[in-house]
Amino acid sequence: MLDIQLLRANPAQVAARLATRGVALDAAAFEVLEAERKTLQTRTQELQAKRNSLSKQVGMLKGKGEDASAVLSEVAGIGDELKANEEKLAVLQERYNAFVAVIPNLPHESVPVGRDETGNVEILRWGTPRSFGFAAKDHVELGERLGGLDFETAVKISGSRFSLMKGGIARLHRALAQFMLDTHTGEHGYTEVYVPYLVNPDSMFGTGQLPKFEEDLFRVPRADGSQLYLIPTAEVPVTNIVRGEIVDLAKLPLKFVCHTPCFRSEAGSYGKDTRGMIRQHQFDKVELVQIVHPEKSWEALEDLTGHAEAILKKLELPYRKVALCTGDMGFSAAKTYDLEVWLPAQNTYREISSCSNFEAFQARRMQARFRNEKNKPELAHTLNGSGLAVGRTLVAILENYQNADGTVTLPDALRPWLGGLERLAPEA
RNA sequence: GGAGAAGUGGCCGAGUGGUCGAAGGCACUCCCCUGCUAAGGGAGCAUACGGGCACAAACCUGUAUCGAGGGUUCGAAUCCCUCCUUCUCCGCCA
Repeated sequence: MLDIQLLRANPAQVAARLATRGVALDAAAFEVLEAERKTLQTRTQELQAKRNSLSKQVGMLKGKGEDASAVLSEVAGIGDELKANEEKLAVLQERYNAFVAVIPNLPHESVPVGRDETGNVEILRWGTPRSFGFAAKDHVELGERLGGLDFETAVKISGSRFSLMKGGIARLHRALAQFMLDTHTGEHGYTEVYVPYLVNPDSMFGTGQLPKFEEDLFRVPRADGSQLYLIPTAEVPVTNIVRGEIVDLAKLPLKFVCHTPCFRSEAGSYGKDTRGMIRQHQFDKVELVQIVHPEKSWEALEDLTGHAEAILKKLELPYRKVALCTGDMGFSAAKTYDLEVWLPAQNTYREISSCSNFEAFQARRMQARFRNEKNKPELAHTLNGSGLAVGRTLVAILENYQNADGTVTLPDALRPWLGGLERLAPEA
């Protein structure tokens, strides 16, 4: 959520910055709403103050055993107007909140301005895409030949956009997640957490998935009429660890790493990436989350992105780092770096990690605070990034490490997690 | 799933209709005192939002908040209803 003070003080300026994201803020409509709110709230509070002080008088008179009927009849006179005002204010407040809740974060000044992904700016490339002496196969073909990727059976069990892994590929998938977790806990100072995969609406609101993006989520209705949602990323449960909390200054930064499945309905992406494991309803991801002092969040974004890059480097997968432009960033982000891994079969770089600083946007929605140097509660800054998407990492390894005979040599860095497995080959 | 008990500020804890946003204690901050010692004295110390206010801080003032939501009342931490959570016992179960 944006700082409401900023929006009140400078609606035009906020609108201009949002316009760079392609979002039209109706500043005029907001100002009408704001004016209405101000009048109504002031009036309501006046009436409440009057009622409170008169009621206090009643108490004092009765305490002394005196007659309070004059005061009682005076207070009775404001009852109707007060009630009407309170009801109107509640309705207005709801409209007001709904208006503010769907406004995305303001882009940081360093974010390149652009309409869509074509406006993104490449920051660096690492590694050199390998040249194959043969026609490189894609992961679907490789996986099916190896007998470890079975999309047909997944379709039978669940439907399209699900996958089923077996044998060495399933083992590789598990090893990747373990390798990432162990690297981030052992080398980057993160604390491993295990979290619920179903979360309540408040948590989804806190990180910004609700109210605007419900159609991207899997919703689970319950018998009592309430609902839970399957997490689209570990960011949701992990960041919400600090929802409504006031953390001691000395505890910052909080750094969590978490491996979970992620569930996305992928509404509106029909026909996109339908082949293979690139875009699934369910995929595993190792997520990095940091809760930091506001003065440290930009430094933390660079660190966190570096932690995700370290995984790609250890796996020796060529990648590039891209700064997303204003028009391509997610709802809650102030700035985002995408890491894109080289996929030889597609002859292109594909997103494998997204690292963002949300500044106080999420913290304000979830009232995640810390006690600052003056001992006062202050909103923290939150960040997260994939470190990495496990399924896409698996795809990248299959494709980049494939041999002419269709076998796949596994990266050295993964050996300790593979129980002696060095190569994927078709089962006899 | 059944029976019972309970949810109050950073923490502990008092408060069963009226100057209660809430005693007291701990922790914390500042000041004083003390030649050392987890000693003593004083003051301050919840959050959100609004108004004063034209930007910020400070300050003053108001409103709301005692698990959440609704209700009764001139007035609710206190009474009523619904829900949530925790604890104890029973049942069931990875």
